Amino acid sequence: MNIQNTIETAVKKAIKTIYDADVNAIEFQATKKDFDGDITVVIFALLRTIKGNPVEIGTKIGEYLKENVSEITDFNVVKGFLNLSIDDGVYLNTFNNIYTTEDFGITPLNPNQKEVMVEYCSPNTNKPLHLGHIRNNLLGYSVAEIIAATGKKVWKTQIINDRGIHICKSMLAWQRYGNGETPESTGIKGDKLVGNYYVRFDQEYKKQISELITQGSTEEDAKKNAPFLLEAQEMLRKWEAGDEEVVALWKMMNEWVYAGFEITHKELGVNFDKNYYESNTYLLGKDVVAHGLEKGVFYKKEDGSVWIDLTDEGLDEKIVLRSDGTAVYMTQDIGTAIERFKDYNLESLTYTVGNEQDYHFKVLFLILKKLGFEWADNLSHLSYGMVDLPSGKMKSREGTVVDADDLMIEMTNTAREISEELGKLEGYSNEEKEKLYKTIGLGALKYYILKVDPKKRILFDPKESIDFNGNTGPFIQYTYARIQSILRKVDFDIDKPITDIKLHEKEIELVKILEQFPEVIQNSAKNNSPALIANYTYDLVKGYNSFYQSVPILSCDNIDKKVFRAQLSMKVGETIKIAFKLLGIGVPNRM
RNA sequence: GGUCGAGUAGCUCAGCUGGAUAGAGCAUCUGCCUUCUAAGCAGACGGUCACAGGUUCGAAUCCUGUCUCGAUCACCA
Repeated sequence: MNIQNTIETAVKKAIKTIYDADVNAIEFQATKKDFDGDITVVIFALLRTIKGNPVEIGTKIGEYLKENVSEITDFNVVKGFLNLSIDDGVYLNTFNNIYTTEDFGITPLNPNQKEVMVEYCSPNTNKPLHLGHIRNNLLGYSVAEIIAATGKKVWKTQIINDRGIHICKSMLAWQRYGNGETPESTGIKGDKLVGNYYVRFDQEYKKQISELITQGSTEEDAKKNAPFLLEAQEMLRKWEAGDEEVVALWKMMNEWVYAGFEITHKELGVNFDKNYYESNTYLLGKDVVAHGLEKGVFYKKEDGSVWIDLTDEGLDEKIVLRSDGTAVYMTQDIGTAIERFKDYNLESLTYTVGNEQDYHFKVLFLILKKLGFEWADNLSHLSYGMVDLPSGKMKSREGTVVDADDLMIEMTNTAREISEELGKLEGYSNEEKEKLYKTIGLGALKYYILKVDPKKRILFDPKESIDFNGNTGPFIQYTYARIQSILRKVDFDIDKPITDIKLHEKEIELVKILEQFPEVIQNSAKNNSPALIANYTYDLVKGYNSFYQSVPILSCDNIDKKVFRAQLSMKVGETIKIAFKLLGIGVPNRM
């Protein structure tokens, strides 16, 4: 039984004894720093059941608690707040529990639990990954890890958008201007090479448009009738018809892209358990639509297109099948969702997709619900804001994107420069150093992105984002490294339980923060927000650094205090490590 | 125009189901390396929580309206 429950019971008893009244719940909060005490009972909240002066009520309850609860050593009342001081022994107890529980806060995998799927990344195969994908990948991966930490089996998945007009554009440009170039022959990463031809397509396409306009076309017509686009559309038709030559080209170029993505994902430290390919799923969902049409969920217009009317829900009408009978995006997503619940024993499914698709997912979930799938209530859209640059939006066709690979290299280089300047790495081999620079550089990038609420847009300034001070990944990593340094020097029995010392306020502070970790993980999973864990970790590190500067650890004369402080350090280190693992960030033993 | 999201210090961001004097970092200034890693710590400066009403003992937080920014409302994906 934790201390808060003990107090809650006692407060209820006090109220019963003094006022002969029953209260459902007692409201607690941590005592603000400027006041004496550890935990605060909000007396204002009781005024609904007990009439009277809050200060008087607080004092009476306080006196009762001091008298009857051994853990409460003192109290004071400020306005409607009853501040209680708690005996150090309680904190030592709490800490000993935390200390002896391995991986506290992490629920072990429960085999009886249903499974969860998290989709993220979901790239197009016509261009390399960029900064926006980085946010997506980091969020999706981290949320998957966090959910797994609550005891659920998680399947990480992505749907690869490997077909459609966009990839045909790259194919066409390569066919025309490529001269048989391959990643091997050029040394260019596969996704980059294909991306280059996508850009090339656009250049030629634009040229043709302006030519048509000078010949008297309207801009609209020119865009529709530019020969290059018509050719791309023709290529798509051939692909859908299974034309051997086109399919072979498509396969070859997609393989290049996959190999490139693989490298980027590996560098970024994310992975997938299962890939879905749009080329396999784009026909799914049509039969479901037919079925829904019979059930009256959908209706058919005169031209043969199929729609759903969501005006009752405050939304619009939405098309689910074209008049020529082909699938739209929505059709595929309906089919794919159903497929996934067939493939796995899923409890829920989370889509990590940018907030420009909020409406789409709202409609998708609603349709699935109307179709009668009970799991539709467990679908969620992990929606996140766009990543903008100081110069504005990223436009791949205009070359203003921040490339994922380049950015990671840049971050690593900055980490190298700063580390070399500080020169603390004697005895490290070059290989070890390079690995460390990557850990720090990527730690900075990942933390920078994950610490902000997913809903919010991020303004990414490449220059200013590479910061290693303050609320940053490297700052937390640095604290971890310092803790490891202390632990290397421990030459006493660190497992000895300490039960009877006077605690420093910074130590109490730390125990209080540590205690919250399991709850933070749960909240983080519930809200699909790694930011909660990131900011918690920062608070923990702030608390630790403050403690670290306030009291001697290894050089402390009192052996019990020394042991306790080493234990605290160790647990803080473990907590950082676990928290960062959930964020997909590594921690170095030295830096 | 409808819908959704955001608006907190000069900048970047925290602030859980309403609680005390709204918190960090960066930037600017002041101290602290002869104890364990100074990528650190302690402190100063900096706020009309977009605006206006409402709900109540009490509002950055809940409700209503307004403003600004973003997204979205395609037989695109």
